[in-house]
Amino acid sequence: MRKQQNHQERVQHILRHAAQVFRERGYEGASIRQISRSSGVALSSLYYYCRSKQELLYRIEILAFTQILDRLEARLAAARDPGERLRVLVRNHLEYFLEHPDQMKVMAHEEESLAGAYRKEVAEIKRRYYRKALEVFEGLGGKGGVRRVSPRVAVLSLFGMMNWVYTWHRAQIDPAAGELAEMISNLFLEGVRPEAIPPAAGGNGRRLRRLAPVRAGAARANS
Amino acid sequence: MRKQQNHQERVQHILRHAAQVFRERGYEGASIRQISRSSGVALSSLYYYCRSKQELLYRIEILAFTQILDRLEARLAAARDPGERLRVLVRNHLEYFLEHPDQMKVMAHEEESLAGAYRKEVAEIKRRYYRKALEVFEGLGGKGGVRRVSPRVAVLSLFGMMNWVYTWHRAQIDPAAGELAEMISNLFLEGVRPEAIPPAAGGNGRRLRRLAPVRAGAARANS
DNA sequence: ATCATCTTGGAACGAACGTTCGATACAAGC
DNA sequence: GCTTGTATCGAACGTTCGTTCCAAGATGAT
Repeated sequence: MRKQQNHQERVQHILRHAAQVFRERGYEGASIRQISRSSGVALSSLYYYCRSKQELLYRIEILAFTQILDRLEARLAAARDPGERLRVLVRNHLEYFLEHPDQMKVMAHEEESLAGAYRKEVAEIKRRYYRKALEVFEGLGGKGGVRRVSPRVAVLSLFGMMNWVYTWHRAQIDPAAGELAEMISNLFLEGVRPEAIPPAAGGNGRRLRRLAPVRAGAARANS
Repeated sequence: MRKQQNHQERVQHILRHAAQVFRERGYEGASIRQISRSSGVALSSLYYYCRSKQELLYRIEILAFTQILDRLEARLAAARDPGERLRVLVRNHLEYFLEHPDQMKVMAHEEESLAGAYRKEVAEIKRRYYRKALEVFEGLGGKGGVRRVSPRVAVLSLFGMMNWVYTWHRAQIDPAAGELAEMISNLFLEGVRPEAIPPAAGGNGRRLRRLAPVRAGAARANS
């Protein structure tokens, strides 16, 4: 049917502009009238396509999370190596985020703006995404916590790094998605300390610093 | 003067409750009337102490950033070792955040809710904080970029990990500030890979994985 | 007792909000 | 040519918003 296709396209058009307005003013700060003006769709017509302002936000979030999850699973299916799988996760997340900056901010910023059933459903798909990430993380190695960091904290910190990007990324001066994903993956996997790459052998790469044990934990240092 | 002290106390009382309401409903979603109800201060009295809703948010943010920065500088003055200085930064941030969850969310979440001069001033103190962190980071080692991650991306990712905490931290199940700070510091410094701790010298710590060059950048891999 | 400083409840302001309504316009099916 | 269903619109509804004003107490210093 032609009708149905047009309908879908119209909805997408509205959702895109709604996401833009939500990004600019926040969900509560945005008004349906601004969305109407931005999209060129009359105020009352918006309610022909959408039950409420809440539903607009809900559909934006569900759509975005569905797309990001689908793409992730397709890409993960082709990656075996645990480290590569982690990199795939990060790259997938950042690519989607930088391609869809409006949706990105909405996903990361408007967690609590939904209520009731809408909120529950979005929380559920977010949870699925989180579990997928946990799975990828646990493929990395040491059962139960890698290196003194609990899996939960590690994965949520990784999401922190990725989701925070929307607050600072400027296309003109910052790396694009691919390079940024490499940086953040490296940071997450190897940390920031230059000494961690062993300089061939026994070399004192000047300024050799002790690692300040601080907490024994599951260290198993130089076994 | 007794009066002046009372005045200050009253303002603090109002700001605390305002921060709480802002956390619960967001700046735009919160109303002055709710702040009045929550604080027990009459609607009209709020305007005796504060020029506008914007000023409430402004004072909350300035106060919080000032406190966090003051505490940081005091603690940094006593720390020499670069790694320890980084740990101090993280611990200071997370301690303040978990002690003041309301202000924490406001600081991290309401970046764009201010306008004009208020916004500029808050942006400036945030920038000071960022520069301090950059300074601490650059004390860590290799001049200009540690390990394939630009200083800017590294520091902003660290802030990402720390600032994201407000979205997931549950006091009952998650580590308290000190332990959490240790985890995130370790993650940032050494990463998550168990192999990253160099096994003495030239060792092939089984499962030695290539690092997937992908992009030359400033790699200087095992030179 | 007097005065200035706080503090209140209540009423009001214009503006903006999310949402609804009823009326059109137009295409396809009979 | 009339009906039916989809799409679109301007106008309006009732509510809440941030903010202001005011008259009347309360409080503490002189």
